[in-house]
Order: sequence, then structure tokens, then C-alpha cells
Amino acid sequence: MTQVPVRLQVVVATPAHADLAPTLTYTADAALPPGTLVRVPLGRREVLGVVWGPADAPAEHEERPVTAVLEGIAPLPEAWRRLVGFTAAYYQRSPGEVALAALPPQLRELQPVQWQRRLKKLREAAGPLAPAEPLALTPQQQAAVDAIAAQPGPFLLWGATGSGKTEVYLQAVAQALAADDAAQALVLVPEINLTPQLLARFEARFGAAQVTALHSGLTPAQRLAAWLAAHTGAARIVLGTRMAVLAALPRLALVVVDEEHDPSYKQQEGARYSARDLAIYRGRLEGAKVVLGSATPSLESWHAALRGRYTRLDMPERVGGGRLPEVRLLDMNQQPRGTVITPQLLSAMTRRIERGEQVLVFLNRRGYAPVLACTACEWRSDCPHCSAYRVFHKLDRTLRCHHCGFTERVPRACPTCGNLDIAPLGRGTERIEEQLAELLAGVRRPDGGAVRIARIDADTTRAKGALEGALAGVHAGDVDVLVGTQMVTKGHDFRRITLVAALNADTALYSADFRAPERLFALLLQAAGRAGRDAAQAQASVMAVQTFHPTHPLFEALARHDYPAFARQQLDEREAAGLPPHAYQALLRADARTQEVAQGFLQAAAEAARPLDPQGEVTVYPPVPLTVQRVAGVERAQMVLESASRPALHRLLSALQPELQALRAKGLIRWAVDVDPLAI
DNA sequence: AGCACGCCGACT
DNA sequence: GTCGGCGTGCTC
Repeated sequence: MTQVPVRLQVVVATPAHADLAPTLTYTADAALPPGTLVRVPLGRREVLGVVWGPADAPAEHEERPVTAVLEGIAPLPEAWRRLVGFTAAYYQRSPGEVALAALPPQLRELQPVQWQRRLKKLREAAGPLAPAEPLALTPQQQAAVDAIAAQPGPFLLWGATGSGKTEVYLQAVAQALAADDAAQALVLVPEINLTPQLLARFEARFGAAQVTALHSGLTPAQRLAAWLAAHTGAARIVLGTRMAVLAALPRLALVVVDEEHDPSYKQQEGARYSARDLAIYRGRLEGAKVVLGSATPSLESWHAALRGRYTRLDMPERVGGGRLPEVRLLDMNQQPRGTVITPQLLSAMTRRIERGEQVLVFLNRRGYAPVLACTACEWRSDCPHCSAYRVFHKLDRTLRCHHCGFTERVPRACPTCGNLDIAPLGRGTERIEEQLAELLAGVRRPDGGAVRIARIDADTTRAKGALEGALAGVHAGDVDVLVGTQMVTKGHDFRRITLVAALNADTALYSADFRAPERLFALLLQAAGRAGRDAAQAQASVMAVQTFHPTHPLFEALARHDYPAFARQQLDEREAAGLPPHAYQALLRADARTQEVAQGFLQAAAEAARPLDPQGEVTVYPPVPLTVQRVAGVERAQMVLESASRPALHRLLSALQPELQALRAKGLIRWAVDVDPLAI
């Protein structure tokens, strides 16, 4: 019996640049439902694809047959395909690129035979859900849990650090899962490695078998297993990073986005999606409730709550009566020039250490010094491949470029004039650690021992398990002073820290990036939250900020722990300037061999855009080089497109897309559209 | 994105 | 004489 071949639309991993249609047409012996995973020939290779639907248009190309169907796995559900379709359209990528990026990479490599073997191995019975006893809730926590049960949301859970947001998440998840015995919950976190405590709490509450972690740190096999558990419904709770928002979850009932303001929710490569924004969209699409949680919400979310689009749930108080630390602004103008650590801060540190308490010193700059300079001539430690200085790392005596990784040993003498006196300018965590060791050399711990200083930054935690080890040391009390970058401000629950000091907070105050103050405020408040978690010590907890601008409104709001005042001031400023969330932005970025080519491409794009926006609803700003203009020998430029109307902006971007293909110039390496960019 | 084909420099 | 650099073109 001969079968009539059917024609299918299939998506494969082609980037939007490639001038291939968004879906490709293949033939198959029998109809395959949309969402089916298939292997298809593409040129000389065979790739993984997802059936997107039946082909309706007449054939324009030769159509090759589907090579194989991945049997034994349910087609990806319609809601997932719609989510992928939306993501692709919104972020100006092809649906295939988004779809395939959302699937575990190993799926692409497995041949059908291996696939069957793997499936057999993974099929295991999931145990029944038996949540452990929940903690008693404070009235404000109870009110939040009740509101999430009773109202549709989306919710913005605004809770101070230590107010018990996690317990609210846990009980909201328990509620959602109890309502339906196949329901699933998705919990998103900024970086899973930095929040092992959250994973541990979910596992303790619901049982390790019910909780599946999904993030890029997993091995390929683990990632496939986690993804399958989510897709088959075996995992009732998926705890993951931004990529998890695109996981296949057939019965999604609740999405939690913890620390929703965190910039790592925005993907910075490929499809530049915001997992937080997609969580909101997905919740609406699948009828799942969405809870965004933060002590310092993004101004976008805060604005949405003010407008009534999100339901705000407030938890201003710390569980167990812990108080937020007192913020002390140390005016650097009153200090001799070149002061690094003020005497006030030093004596405060000394007192804490002598009492057996811990101190956290926060400085957002790793290495010993950000630049090395010759004292006799103009030489600086420039990176030959980037428009940036190489950072001096004293420990291994290297100059390292933090942009391209180029590393050399520190020269013995100035490479330009031979002068032997080359001096470090400015200071990073390494140098602060060294300096504190000198300044605190005479101080004794209660047991009479010398002060112990530890440093946590990307350099000290490169090795596997190094971060966990260092944190364990802090928890065990082996450390008196912890020096670190923003890495240490995330999530860790340090019970004995009673003094947090921020050393170099001013740089973000007058930055060209309009979001810099928002990030700084969140960072400092989060750092402050590391102190005083223990109610017994909370009375005396202090956050010290050394600044040349002690009367800056940001610091004044910080001193009062007054996020709403800060948000109001920022939102007013942004409204006056016509910036997000009062306007919508997209970025067109270009990388090229020369700055002229990059900017020329953008200029041509700007001219191509003009007739596509006859109403003039979109402002196209002139192309500019990025702040770090050249990285690894590649010149970078960008152009901002801005509009008060999101539909107008998207109409223009979609219409511009085919024009950009045509503008591809010699020397242009790549270009990308970034919708709702975080950094300008 | 892959993966080919295609045309110019330093190696056995 | 070949191995290999990455420019440019194509994939249902």
C-alpha cells in the first residue's frame, strides 16, 4: 500500500540573520502532530527540528523527507509553541532558534537508537508528593499567601531582606500543587550556584525527588534528564535560571521569579529575552499565577504595580524582629586626599572584630589595581586588543584584560621608557584585602588570635567548590573580615555579620547609563541585608557607605531604607526624560572590523528605518561606539530606537529586519537587535 | 549557525 | 609541490 506524502512546516536552529524562511517545509509518510521532534536533512547535515504545523503554501523549493521521528516523547504542547512563537517575534529572532535553544543540547546529538536507550533509562516512577510541615507564618506572610491563593495576580511581592519571602514561595507552591495532582510550579532564580540555600529549602520541604534543578551548569546528561522530567510532568517543581522559563511544562500552575530585579534574567546573547517578562506572558498564556519577588523591585515592575497591572504584596518587616541595619554615610570630603578606609570605618571594624562579630567589605572591582601606570612617561597597562586597561593581579603578577582575557606577566620596567617605577592606580579587592591586613594587624579576636581575612570574588572562586568552601568558612566563624565583589551580596544568609561596608559606591551615581542608580540602590540595599539577620545582634548592625556625595538623594533614601521614595524620584526623572518604563527601547548593535563600518551599517539602517515609520512615532538616535569600543579586536557600535508606543517600535523592527539583511557590508562581523535592553 | 568551496602564504 | 588561513555562499 502506497502512502501519500504529507507536507510539514518544521523549525530548525537557524539564526534570524541567515536568510532562510522562519519555517522550512519537509515531507513525511504520515501526518505528524505539531510539536513532534524530528530529525531533518539541512544541506549536508542532519539537524533536530520541531514540527510547527502542516504546510499550506504551495512548494517553492525541492522538499526533502523527514529523516526520523523521535519516538516515545510527547509532542511539545501548543502553549509551549505559542510561547516560543511570541518570544521569537518579540525579540526579533526566528522561532527555530528560540525553540532549539530551549531544548537540551543533547537532544540534537542523539540518534533515534541512542534516544530510545536513554528514554528507557530515564523512565522511573516519581514518588507521591508529601510536603513537610510548613513554618508558622507572620501575619504579613499569611496575608501574602492568602492573596496569592485568592487573586489572579500577577503579584509583586515586595519584601525586605529577611522578611521571609522564601516561605511565602514555598507555601504558594504547596497550595498550587495541592489544588491539582498534576500541577507544576516553576521557580526562577538569578544564579543557581549563588542560591544553594533556596534549592535546599525546596528539597527539604517537598522532597528531593519532587524538585528538579534546570540550569546551564548541569552536565548534558543531567540537563536532558531534568528537561524530560519537566516535560513529562514527573517533576512537580522546577527550580532554574532564566533558561527554565522556556522549559516544557504541561501543567504549569505557578511561576515564581525570585529577585526579579536581577539583571541576569536578561539573556545577553542570541535571543535576548527577559525571563521575568516571559514569565508574565507565560502565566497569562497558560493560566498560571505569577509571583515576582524582590526587596528592590525593578522600576518596570514597581511602575506596573503602581498602575494596578500587578497586585502588590508588602512585607516590610523582618521575620523574628530582626531590624534592618542603620546606614551611616561617611563623607569622604572630610578626609585627607587619597583616604581609602576612613578612621571611623576602621575603628568600627576593630570593635566588631574584638567582639567576635564579622565584617563584610564590599567593593565591586576585582584584581589588585584597575590600571598600572609608569611614573615617568605616559605608559598605561592598555590591552592591545581592547579599548580598556588591563587589570593588575598581584597574586600571580599578571596584567589581565577583563574583556578579552588577554594575560601577560607584569613587565619589570616600563615597556615604553624603561623606567623601573610602575605604579598601581586605584584599588580592587586584592589590594583592599592586603591593606586591611596591615591596618588590622594589631587587632585581636576575643580568643586572642590575629584577624582572619578572606576574599570572595571571581578570582578566588574559579575552582569548583571554592565558593562553597569559602562560604562555609564564613559560616563556621573562621573568618572575621570578608572582602568581596557583588558576588557576596547575593542571597547568602550570614548570621554573624554586623557591619557591612561599601567602599566605592560613587562611580554609579553619575553614570551615563540611566539604570545605574537603580542597580546601585538594589546592590547596596541587598548588601545591607547581609547584616543584622540575627535578631540578637540586629540592634547594633550597621551599613557604612563611604561617599563623596553624602547628600545625594539615592543615599538619603538608602539611609531611610526607603525604596518607595527612591523609586518615585527615579520614575519622575525617567518620565521627564522619556525613558523606560515610560517609553520603550530597542538597540541595534553592530560589530565590525572598523568603527566606520559598524557605524556606517547603523547609519544605513537608520536611513532605511525612516520610510518605515511614516508617522514618526519612533526616535532613532545616532549611532555611537560602545563604552568599551573595541573588544578582542572587534569594533562595536550601537544605535538606540525609542518610542512611547510599543506596537510602533515593534512594527518598525519587524519591517527593518529584511532591510538589514540587504545592508550587510564588507567588514561587518555581526549585528543584533536587543529589545528592552538593560544597559545602554 | 554549520559546512562547504575557493583562492593565497610557510612547511615537509 | 601540499596544509591551512578565513571570505562568501547555501541550506526546505
